[in-house]
Amino acid sequence: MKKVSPFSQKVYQLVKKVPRGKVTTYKAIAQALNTKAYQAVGQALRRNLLTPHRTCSGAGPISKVPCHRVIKSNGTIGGFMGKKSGKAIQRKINLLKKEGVKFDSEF
DNA sequence: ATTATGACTTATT
DNA sequence: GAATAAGCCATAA
Repeated sequence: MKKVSPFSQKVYQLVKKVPRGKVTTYKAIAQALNTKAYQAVGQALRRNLLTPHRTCSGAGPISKVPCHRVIKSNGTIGGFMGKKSGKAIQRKINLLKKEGVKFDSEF
């Protein structure tokens, strides 16, 4: 089995725990972990999602991590896909957000 | 141990 | 509201 950083594991658990139709923010996750490593949270996601050689939703232990549900505290998507592909996710999140997604830490 | 990076946040301009 | 700077934390090399 692969050995991953403890931080990432927790992040995965939290993100996985996010119910459908809801979005979480890096800040919320960090606070849930009792830390302030907002960036470390995103970092863990990026690294671990790239480790199995797959962007969000693909394969591996974090395949169940709806990274697209993890957004910035500002309500923006972030930059996990705004590179070349991932427009689907961007549009999805954008719509979802516009629809009226509730923030797990706010509402 | 130290440096460098980053899917972040907040404050300031 | 957009752009810029600095800050903070964890991981990788």
